[in-house]
Amino acid sequence: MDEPAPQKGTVTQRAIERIKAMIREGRLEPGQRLPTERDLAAQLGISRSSMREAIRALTVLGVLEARHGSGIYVTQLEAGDLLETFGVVADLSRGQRLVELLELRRILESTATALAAARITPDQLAEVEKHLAAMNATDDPEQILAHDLAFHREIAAAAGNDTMAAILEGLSSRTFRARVWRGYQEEGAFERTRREHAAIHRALVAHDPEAARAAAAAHVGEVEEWLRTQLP
Amino acid sequence: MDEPAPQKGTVTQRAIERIKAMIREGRLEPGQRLPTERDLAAQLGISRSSMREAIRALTVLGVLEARHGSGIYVTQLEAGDLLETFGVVADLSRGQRLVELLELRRILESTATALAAARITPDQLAEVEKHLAAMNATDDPEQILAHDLAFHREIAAAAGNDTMAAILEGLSSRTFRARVWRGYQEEGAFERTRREHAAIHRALVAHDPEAARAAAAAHVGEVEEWLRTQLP
DNA sequence: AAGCCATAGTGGTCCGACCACTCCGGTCGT
DNA sequence: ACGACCGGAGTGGTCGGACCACTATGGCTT
Repeated sequence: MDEPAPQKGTVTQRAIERIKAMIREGRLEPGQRLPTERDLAAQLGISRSSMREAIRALTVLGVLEARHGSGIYVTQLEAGDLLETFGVVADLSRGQRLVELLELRRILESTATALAAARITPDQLAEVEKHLAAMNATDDPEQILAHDLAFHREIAAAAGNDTMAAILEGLSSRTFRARVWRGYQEEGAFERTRREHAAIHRALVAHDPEAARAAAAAHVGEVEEWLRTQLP
Repeated sequence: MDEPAPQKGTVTQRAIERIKAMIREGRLEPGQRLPTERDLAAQLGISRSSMREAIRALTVLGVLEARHGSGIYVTQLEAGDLLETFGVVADLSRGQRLVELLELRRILESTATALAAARITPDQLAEVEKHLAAMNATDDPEQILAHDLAFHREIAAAAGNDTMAAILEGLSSRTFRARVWRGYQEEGAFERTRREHAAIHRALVAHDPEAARAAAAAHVGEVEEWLRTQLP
């Protein structure tokens, strides 16, 4: 007789796959509440400890969300939820991979900015301009960084591809930018950054995708080139 | 007196951050072996159960690797290790997000193919041609899919950006492609796919980046357009 | 010298207990 | 009748200990 459990890998790994399969097959909908840890463990015939490890793993992946005292829920499974872990890559990368990440950002940011130039609405454009103005109105590096992030975030949102926006978000996480830009901006790059942002803005106003693509690529490319010179 | 533990979030979450910080600060090098679960738990003053959840979380993120009976090790922290979770996004996505993922792949694949056209070496080109020939020499859909994947994988590798290659790998995972392409190829798209692959190959041989970019974008775009028509 | 094997050490699993928090329904006061 | 309060039941979070499965090492046998 064939045993009911072929048993490959750890029980926790199997539990992770089981839950992912349930979601993939639609047996668990976004936002839905799961059975309790105790019940889930009993259903899969494993201990609560192992089930907790599986749940924790899916939690850090942005698939599940545990609410203390309430229950475990499936997230909305939106791009932002699932790609939050992308920031981990950016945070743990050093040396050559930082250049690769900036190259990736240059490709995506230029495309997103081009798409935004074609699609952006007056309301979205106003939001972009708000952060552009705030960025130019202060000398506090913290404020500048915050509005700089928001500036590009609004543009990415206007591009209409949530997945791309979520990845760009990860590639622009505070810790990532702080590490790379700290040195860059110390070299008096504020003025250049300001001009580049103005160029991007002009392209958006003109609804000129090609100009927007070029401006965004040049903007990120400047940092990318600088970073290359900083490597051994 | 200020207590030694401000205590924000769960102890497991704090343990995860602590370990990530150790890696970020270089106190843990790639490939290095960590203390035992028991020792780590004692160092951070938490139970072994909680520490195990933290380790499991970092394991699924591709940061750590647990070897039964041997110990816990930091991975090489290469793009492939850290971006393996990207496949989860592709696997759990449905509907509109599948289109967004294909749009993302079109952007990255076209850029990677353009870069490859400029940089590819004779050896790499021979590898690409091997899979191209194998793909055209069989009727087994499984074989075709496998060589199709390898064809694009070799091109992405020749582009020289491991991060981009790792993401493309996630966007082309077997389950993802199987889900999308099942219907697509049923519509007699084999011949069209064959011609598109030939066009990409010609551009690589000619070391013509612009032609390569266009051919790759058209190749992925075909599937993308088909998928759009399949949505409600 | 080569191979084998007992053993210590490690991660993997399970159990049971208790704590912290959320939620809901009943109770009390107004 | 209404609202604020409060208690308990249920849930995830944490802990400690026990045992199992596997690996690696060093001494022992051949």
